[in-house]
Amino acid sequence: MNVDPIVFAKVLADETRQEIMGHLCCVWLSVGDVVDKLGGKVNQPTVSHHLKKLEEANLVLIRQEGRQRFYTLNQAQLTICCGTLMRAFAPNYADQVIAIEDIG
Amino acid sequence: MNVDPIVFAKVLADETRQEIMGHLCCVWLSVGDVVDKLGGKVNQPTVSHHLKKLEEANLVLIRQEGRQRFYTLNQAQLTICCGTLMRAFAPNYADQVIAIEDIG
DNA sequence: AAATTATATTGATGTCTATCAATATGTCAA
DNA sequence: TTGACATATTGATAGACATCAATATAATTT
Repeated sequence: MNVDPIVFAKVLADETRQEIMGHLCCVWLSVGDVVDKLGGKVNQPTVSHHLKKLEEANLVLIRQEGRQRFYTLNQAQLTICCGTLMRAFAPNYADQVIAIEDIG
Repeated sequence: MNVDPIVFAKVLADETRQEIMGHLCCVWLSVGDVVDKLGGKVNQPTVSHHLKKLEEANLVLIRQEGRQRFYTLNQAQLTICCGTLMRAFAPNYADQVIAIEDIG
């Protein structure tokens, strides 16, 4: 899938989006759930916008259920992207890290 | 040092800056050297601007020599930041990665 | 000291994007 | 089919930031 470090970094480079990612870590949430978790910080269209960005970067898994869409973090993809960054910008240390993309 | 994932991601989220990081990986270069490596893509003040951003994120090591300043990528810091991302957003995989901050 | 070289800073400008209000689309219930 | 609910899309706006030209600072040389 997509492992472009620029795309990856741009998606990460927003506070609200990282907050959403935190809430989606190890958990499936609907869009409305995410809106609630953010407690009025932003409203629904903004959350949808961020989820779309995450989807385009393949950083979320999606499951449709009735009229709701459930999202969770795609940890495997995130691991791959971090591995790409490591090999590009920290090759002296990357060798000492388990070949991450071989795990998932 | 600074391991704020937002700061880290924002610094990475620029194409020119990642290009500069690539040139500074495993190599010490002066500001003028970096300008040359970019082959006219941007000019010197812009390079200085990017290097300052990298410095603020502790992502470069700096050595002054005469009137030149030499920069190289801080691979240890980059490794730590990737580790922080992994623990925050891919905890299911982070355990399978060597405790990175214990290396350097 | 004056000139030259290397890098940093400042101010202006254009582009990108996060955000919102409003609306559209899609799905289920009655 | 109509209404209600969940999410997505659109258009507008404001703030952030990459870039440049011009200038300042700092270090070396003559």
